[in-house]
Amino acid sequence: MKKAEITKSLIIRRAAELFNQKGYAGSSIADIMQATGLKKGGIYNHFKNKDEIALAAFDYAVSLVQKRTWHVVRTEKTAISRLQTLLNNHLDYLDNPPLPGGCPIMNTAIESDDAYPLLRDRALVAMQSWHNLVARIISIGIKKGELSTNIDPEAVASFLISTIEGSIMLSKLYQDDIHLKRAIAILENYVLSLGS
Amino acid sequence: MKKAEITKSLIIRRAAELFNQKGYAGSSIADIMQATGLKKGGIYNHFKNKDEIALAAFDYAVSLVQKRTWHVVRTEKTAISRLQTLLNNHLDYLDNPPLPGGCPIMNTAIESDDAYPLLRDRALVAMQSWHNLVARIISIGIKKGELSTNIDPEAVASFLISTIEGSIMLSKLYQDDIHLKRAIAILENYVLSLGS
DNA sequence: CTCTTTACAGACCTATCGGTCTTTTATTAT
DNA sequence: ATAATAAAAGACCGATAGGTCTGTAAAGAG
Repeated sequence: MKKAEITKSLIIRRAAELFNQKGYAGSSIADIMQATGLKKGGIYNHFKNKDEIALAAFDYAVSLVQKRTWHVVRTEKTAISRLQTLLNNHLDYLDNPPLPGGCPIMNTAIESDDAYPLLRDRALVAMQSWHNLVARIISIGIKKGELSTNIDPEAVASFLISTIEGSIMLSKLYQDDIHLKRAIAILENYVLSLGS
Repeated sequence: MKKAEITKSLIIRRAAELFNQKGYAGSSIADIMQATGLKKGGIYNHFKNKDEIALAAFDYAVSLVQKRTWHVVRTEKTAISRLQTLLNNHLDYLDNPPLPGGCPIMNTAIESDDAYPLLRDRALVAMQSWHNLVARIISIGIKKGELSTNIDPEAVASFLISTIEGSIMLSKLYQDDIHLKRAIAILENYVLSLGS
């Protein structure tokens, strides 16, 4: 790995943490300089502007959360155990987050949706990818006869993701993971009720 | 109503819209000047700094959403109908929002929780108020024998609010209210299942 | 109607913003 | 080891940030 790549990836990692906690508009180049120990020349040698840093940082943040999610799903074989593992996976989000500051997809969605179209598009793609994963788990479960035939995979995926994201937000706001735990507990019962 | 009050309330209303769409860090005094038609002197005659505008705007935004919520709850008499009306109330959130830009409590929670302690505190108080309302509806329902005795009002409140907020975020991101509709539909069945 | 008070305009200030460019330092291939 | 190359420093730039202050115009009280 050449020097340039090492430095660039350092900038991306530090910027991702900054942006995920203080937002894009709330983080300045000076903040990134401080977080990386680099000066302006060192930053702009790798990125042509702040937007480019923001996009790279978001993609990196998404890759972190997706890595966890996909790993967790691959290790399980039935639809219900996959969904359960997916839920349990999110219980770590507060003690052991992939990135400080909560879910980057939600954070970026909230900040960008009325103001930064490029970021919004990326957040949308990331969310669709997650949504598709959940819906596919359910579809396969139905085909295999593990899940009831009268459930709508898309609807259940929307529901599960909404509750997970909402409860992460609540727990971050309260600084108390009880909200996440409660919501996940109820979702676990719900997932069990999907069995055929 | 004196001139000063009229102008101040105009600033608050316009600022609330701006902040709810572009965020606090993403909105400048120049934006507020443009949105109100006032110049700097006109703004700073009523507020001593941007933070004060932000807090007043947030309080106003919360009052808008609370007004709806409380009204809706007062008109219903049983726990289940209250919860159902509360859910249905949120279906309007996209077509007919109290404020453009989604739920101000969630937006502010996401933006402020790692960076703006004053705003975070207000968002927390607003969220607690909502949470208490839902939990109280459920507690009263249990006491009256309308709801099953083995449900935890706090947990159900966390769950309902998480799902509502998460699905508002999803529908805003997708610019498609289907996610909100799906989540609310599932929550309605869930609420019915709470009956004793 | 007049006079006092209040609201607002707009010039001005400093700090910081994102971004550029030249110079110096470090890395890498030969 | 040296020459060519790439990376980083840091001075510099115009624009914009939040905020102040004084002059002027409008509003409200008598």
